[in-house]
Amino acid sequence: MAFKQEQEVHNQMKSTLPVNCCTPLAGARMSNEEAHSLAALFKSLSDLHRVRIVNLLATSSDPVCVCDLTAALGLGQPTVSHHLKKLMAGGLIEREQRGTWAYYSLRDDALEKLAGLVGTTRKVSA
Amino acid sequence: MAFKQEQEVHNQMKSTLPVNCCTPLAGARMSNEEAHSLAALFKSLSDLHRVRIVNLLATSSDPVCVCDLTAALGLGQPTVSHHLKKLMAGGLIEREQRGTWAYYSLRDDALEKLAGLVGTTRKVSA
DNA sequence: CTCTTGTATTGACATCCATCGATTAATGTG
DNA sequence: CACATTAATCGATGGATGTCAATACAAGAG
Repeated sequence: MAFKQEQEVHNQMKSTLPVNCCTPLAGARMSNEEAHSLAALFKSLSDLHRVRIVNLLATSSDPVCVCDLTAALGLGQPTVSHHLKKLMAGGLIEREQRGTWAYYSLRDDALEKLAGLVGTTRKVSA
Repeated sequence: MAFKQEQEVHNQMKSTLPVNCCTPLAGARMSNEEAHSLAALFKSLSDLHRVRIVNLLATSSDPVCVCDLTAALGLGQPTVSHHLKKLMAGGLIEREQRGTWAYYSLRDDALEKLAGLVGTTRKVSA
């Protein structure tokens, strides 16, 4: 299903996700709203365990279920769900239900977009 | 002066700055320490005003003094100093003293390194 | 339907953080 | 030296955040 990504974010329109927020950091002057969204995106990665989750998902070929994450991170299950929710809100990961289990994976365009929000213009200083 | 960058960070060794922390997010599995440093780097950009500061410095050809930043951001002077300290700790900006004034500028390699910590593949959009 | 298992949500709590006022330090000037 | 100006630090405070225990929800199995 090609359009599934559009619906994976449920409540939130794809265009309002922080990962799709604005012009690059080094590009034109940003508005307050753009800066706020970009800050929210960075905030979703501002936690040790969330970075580890993204790294785990990025280096894993298949989606990973919550139970595996709790074991890998050494955290309680509610805490892991909390972090996953933050990453979902940032638009970085997606969720897939398989029976009783919930499998998470990195959105394939997430890291590209994130990198694009930072670097791009390659302003080689003055 | 070519070696000035090495000393601009005073107390902190260049290699310990979050911006020089680790392998890319999508690369190999990260250690706890690497993830911690990378999270600290993102945390330094997880605030609306700090994103605006970086954007201001990135789009400005010359260093900017604190007094200009307080005016641009609409924040008190102690608060701006607080944010600048966080960005310094992340290794993203550098400080230069000119008389009574303190001028800040983006480290020329900061955004490149930041993008490198995220993307790897360097795919220029789809 | 009942029971079990996995996940999400709620509530509480301790800690962290952004902000400002007041003060101190640094740099010049007369 | 005293004085003025700019920036950094200190202390306090209100709000945000990560964590877990307890609970509620979801999806099968019997």
